[in-house]
Amino acid sequence: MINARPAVEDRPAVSVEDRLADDLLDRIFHALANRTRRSLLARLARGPAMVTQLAAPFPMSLPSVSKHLRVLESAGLIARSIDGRIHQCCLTTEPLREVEFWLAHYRAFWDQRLEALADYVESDRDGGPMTT
Amino acid sequence: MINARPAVEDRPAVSVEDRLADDLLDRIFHALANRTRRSLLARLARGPAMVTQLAAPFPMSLPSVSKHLRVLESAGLIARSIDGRIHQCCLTTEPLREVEFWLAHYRAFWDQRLEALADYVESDRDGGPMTT
DNA sequence: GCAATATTTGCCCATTTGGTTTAATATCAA
DNA sequence: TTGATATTAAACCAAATGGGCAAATATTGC
Repeated sequence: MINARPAVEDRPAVSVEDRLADDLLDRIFHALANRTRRSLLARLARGPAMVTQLAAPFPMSLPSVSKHLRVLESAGLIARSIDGRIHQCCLTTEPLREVEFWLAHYRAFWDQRLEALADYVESDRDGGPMTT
Repeated sequence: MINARPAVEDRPAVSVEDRLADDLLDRIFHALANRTRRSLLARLARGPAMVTQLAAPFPMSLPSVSKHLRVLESAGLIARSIDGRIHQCCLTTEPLREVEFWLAHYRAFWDQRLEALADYVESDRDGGPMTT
């Protein structure tokens, strides 16, 4: 074939809003893709805490935890209120809702897919459906 | 500064199951933390496709897309069935359910938080429940 | 003022990531 | 067989990540 791949112009246009949403999802998912940070969120789900308190259970230096907190903060997953030397951190609800919203896109697929799977199991038994 | 931080033994024990779940969540969230990969998932939500088809809309080389697909696959987000030269990819439902499950942990916090906010707004109790 | 506390910043390092290009492999089709 | 197609593998590179440590910056309290 002459054109194995479509030209760049043929790609779907991406709106500014989409790009902003993508940036946010990038930051949110990246922030969640680390168990230390997820652990910090789990701790904060039990209530606000200052940085030193948050860092205490982790076998790493304070600056490292501080950096993790900044990643969480820049993803909007936590907020901090500074009172003197004390930085009090607390969970924020909005970004996790963002994730929920993103997931909702696929929930429709799941349901449809489970139905299709049920159909498939009954109809086609000869060829292996999917080699893992 | 005798014991500024608790000893390693004081940290909560982490079970093997937890570590496996953490590994999986690491892979899932990392896989989702890239817009190209999310875009691939969005495409696959509309139905299975072969690698070349999947790569076509993206302004990057085929090997790059191939790598992205492998990341998605190793996170269990997609599965592939190989038929001759054709690798057919399709969405998998399980990992997104895993994310849902993880999110459910925090949903309780949201509700409690929204309830607290509602209480705060409606009634005249003194003192906000949680500093933002 | 001075020391202790809470936190961040800067620099260093090894590893990973996300992309490239150029083979290599496997399959289909003429 | 020969050549095109579908896909991965290998080697490479720049940039980001996650960790360390030492120093800087505020702030608190004596």
